[in-house]
Amino acid sequence: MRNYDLGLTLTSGQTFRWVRQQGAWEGVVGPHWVRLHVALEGIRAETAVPVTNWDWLAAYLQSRVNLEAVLKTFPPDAPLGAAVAACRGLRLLRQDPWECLASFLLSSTKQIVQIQQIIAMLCARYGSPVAVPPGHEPAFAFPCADRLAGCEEAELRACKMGFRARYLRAVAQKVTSGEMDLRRLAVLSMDEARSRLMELPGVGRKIADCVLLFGYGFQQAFPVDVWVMRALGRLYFRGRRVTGRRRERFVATHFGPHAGYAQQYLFHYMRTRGASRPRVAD
DNA sequence: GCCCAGGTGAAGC
DNA sequence: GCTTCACATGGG
Repeated sequence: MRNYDLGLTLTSGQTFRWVRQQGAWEGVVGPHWVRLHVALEGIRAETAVPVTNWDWLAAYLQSRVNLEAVLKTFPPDAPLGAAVAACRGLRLLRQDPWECLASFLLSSTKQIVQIQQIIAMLCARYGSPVAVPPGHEPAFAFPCADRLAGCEEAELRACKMGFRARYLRAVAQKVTSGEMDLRRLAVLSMDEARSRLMELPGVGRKIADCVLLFGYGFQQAFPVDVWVMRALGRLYFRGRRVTGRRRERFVATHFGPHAGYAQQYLFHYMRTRGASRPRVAD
């Protein structure tokens, strides 16, 4: 697969469970432990148990997406061009909606490293073990909603998630009870699906947009966190903050049909480039 | 000690 | 609509 930077994609803050081990990437996708190697001909995958149908992995990695075609839809502006040049081969994944929702519930005002730690602890304590190669350390699936719904808030807090524990527990209970049907969101319009997600406690616009983009593949979802806020302000609005209707209109019209991809490029560009530079006024 | 992190909800204008 | 604050926890 050309034009796929696996390491960049797996560490770009859309997923939190991949670990680099001896030049490869190890993680769990659904019920499968996977080790991914970057090879000349593309990405090579190993599992612990034999697999005949690899569709689930291709779907997760979005490896059949024609990235060049996506990039061609971007507006030809300088900031986005610089971001694309700096992040060649950055892709969007398609993740399980429940794992995505739960993960981003835990993401608020946390650094990516800390989100990774919280989720690792949560999976080790409450996820079902999955098959791993002989002698390999144990690996776990992401805990299902039922399991987390049955946890006490204090048990979740013990995973270092702080005030987010109450939200995670409440959302897990709504998913378990069927009050929130995550599968049904896939057939709604993006705006309807977002409204439903935002009814959940602890889920605002930003987290909802992450789930719409990373979990459901709504290409126009455009999560705005502190970094993307900075990118928009500094790169497109002459250093001024943009909020509300104005921002909404801009991101909905300026970045085209794959605005979500543009967002991911700006996010990563800002997070890596911006940090090494003295901070200017937001 | 300080400020910040892939935010949200409540309260106050 | 907007601003401010609390909410846990850890990194720099």
